[in-house]
Order: sequence, then C-alpha cells, then structure tokens
Amino acid sequence: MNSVSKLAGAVTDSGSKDIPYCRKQKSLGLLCSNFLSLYDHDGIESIGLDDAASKLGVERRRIYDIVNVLESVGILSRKAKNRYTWKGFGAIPKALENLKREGLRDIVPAADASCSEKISDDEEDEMCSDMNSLSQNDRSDSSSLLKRDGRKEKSLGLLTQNFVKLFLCTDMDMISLDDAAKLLLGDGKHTSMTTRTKVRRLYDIANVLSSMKFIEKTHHPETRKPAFRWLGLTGKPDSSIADSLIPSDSKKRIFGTDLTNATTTKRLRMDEDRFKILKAHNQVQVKHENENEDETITAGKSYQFGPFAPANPPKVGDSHDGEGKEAVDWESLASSYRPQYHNQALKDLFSHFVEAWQSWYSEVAGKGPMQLMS
DNA sequence: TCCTCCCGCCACACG
DNA sequence: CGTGTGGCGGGAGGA
Repeated sequence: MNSVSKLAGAVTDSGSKDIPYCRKQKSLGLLCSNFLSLYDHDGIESIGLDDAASKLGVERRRIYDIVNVLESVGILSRKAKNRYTWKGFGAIPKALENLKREGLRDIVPAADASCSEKISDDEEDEMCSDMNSLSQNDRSDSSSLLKRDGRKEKSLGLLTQNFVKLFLCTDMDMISLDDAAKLLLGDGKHTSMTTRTKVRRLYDIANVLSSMKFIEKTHHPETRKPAFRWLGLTGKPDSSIADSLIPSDSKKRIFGTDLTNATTTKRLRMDEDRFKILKAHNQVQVKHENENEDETITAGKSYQFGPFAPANPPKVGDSHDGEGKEAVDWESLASSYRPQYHNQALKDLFSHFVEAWQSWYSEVAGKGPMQLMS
C-alpha cells in the first residue's frame, strides 16, 4: 500500500508545464536503483513485471531491460510469465563465480570463428545458458525453466554475462564499451553496424551495473577515453564469505601479484588476436599500471575480496575442452580482483546497499558453510 | 560535433 | 489470434 514513490514520474502527465524532460531522470541506471530499493526488502520473493512497471512509472519494455541484466548477475530469476523471483544480493557471489568458471572454460565464446570469413552476425551461442551446470538442485530437470533454446538468448542477458566475464576472466580492468563490443562478438575488423548496436546495449548494461556499483566509469589515464572498471564485491561488509566459497587456498597469494608488477609474468594469451586489438588500445596485460589506485585506499579496512579464486584445475597446458584449441596461460587472470577503495562520498543509494550486503552476509555466514559448487 | 542511450516499433515465442 | 518478450536502431539530449 505504500507506494514507494514515483520518481522520475512526469510520464503520463497531460499538461506538463514544468520539468520539460530531462533525459537523466529516465536512465536505466536510475530506474535500476529505484527497482532495487523497491524490492530489496526481506519478504519480497516474487516480483510482478506489471507491478514494477506501474510502481516505477515506466513502460514495461524498460522493466525487461532491467530484469534481464539483474538476472544475469543472479539477483533475480525468471519464474514464470510476468513473474520473477527475488534471489537477493546473496546470490551474486555464486553467480559471479559461475560466470567466471564458465568464462575460463570456454574463453570467449564464438569458438574460433572470426578467423577470417566467418562473418556470422551472431555466433557466440555455444556456451549459452547461464546457470546450467552446477546450478543447485534441479536434479530431475523437467523444470520448465530450462529451455533448450540457445537461440533465444540473443543479447542483453548474454551480453551482460559476457561483459562481466570480461572483467572476471581477463586481467584488464578497464574496458571501454567499444572494445568490449568488438571483443564480445567476432573480430574487430569490420566496423559494421553490428558493433554499433552492441555498443548501444553495452551502454544500457553499463548503466545498470554502474548503479549497482559493480563497475565504475572512468577514463584511461592516457587515452582519456571513457572506460569502465570492475568494482565487483569490493568494499562490501566482509570478505569472509569468500572463504566459504573458495575451496582452494590459493587466492590471496596471487592477489598480491597483480598490483606489483607481474607484468610479463605470463600474460594470458587468447588464441584469437581478438585481445590483441585490446592490447593495442589499452594495456591489457596484468595491471602494472597503477598510478593511483593504491594510494587512496582509505577505508580502515579495504577488503580485498577474492570471490573468484582460480578454484578450477590448474590448466597450464590446456583446458578440458575438446576442440583442440591452443593452450591458454591462465595464470595471472586471478588479478581480476584488486584492493579497492570507496570513499564515503557514496550516495544514499550505496548506504542502502551496504545495509543489504550486511543483511545477506549475516544470513549467509550464519547459515553455515555454503557448500561449494563444483 | 561526438558521445550517450531512451523510446518504442515490431518481430518472435507462446498459449 | 492475442499477449508477453525483448531485439534493434533512429534520432534527440547532453557535454
């Protein structure tokens, strides 16, 4: 009964006299924030799209956008038509870990096309699914949710996951949407329209992820070009949960390596030259470029979350694929996470999240050892 | 001007 | 055929 609020309203008004328009008020990011604060309360377990749309005062179409990306990160899960299940922030760590595992397993989808002719506009479809393997329970499948599609998941959802994987499975921590787009789909040789479209989507995704503080917009120190860098679950309440999630013990170890300068240690090599282009544009290797990311580590306790440890088997020579691909040196990829700082200048919104995090944290921590999936 | 990216048309999936 | 989903890209707001 308590209509939270109709922020960014002025949509269906008739005689709008003030508030001309203001595009900012209708951004996906803001909408996402509202959406989150609207449903992130204990008790919520189901979300109706219509309900959300009307409560947030936006058209349905926009809700789909939000929901799709949120689902990609594990916060939501489609239950049925018009119905989503609220998983909460607690589901994020696990979801991210799965994403990382997937990402490592089949480095950047799209098999090996892009070599030359393969101009298929929509390759990336192999890995499909998102919580396929190792999703809790689901023993006797038969669940109507698991659709045997693969074609359907065309964009947003998958794009979001792949975008995130880029951060989790690669050592580059600053990615421009343009590079991400090129990377996420075939080569980057034909600046066709496909890329432009992808970039548009990435803007949407980035806005949503930004509003959740998963990523942050910055600029390349030199290029001055706007790019995004991963924040992940950094600075969150505590990282203890990580321990219960990480079976392996090697997680702190590699950690220190990233800031230092494991530079030429053994940069990962993509079989493609896809990453080449990135390397060209911006340094992709292990971040050795730390001009000012270690200084501002205020916060009495900058938790270096290590949610995604290389729990997977040490694939030095080859991943367990069966395609006869080249080997990949996944050594320094663990550098996905690095100490992060967060000043207190964070908005009110953030405080809301902190609360949420602590909430789920205590829940998870108290519930006991979250059995590691595997 | 170039970068962002909102809006909503309309194709596709279901039932 | 109606309804729910959600690609896709035009083109307008913003810096």
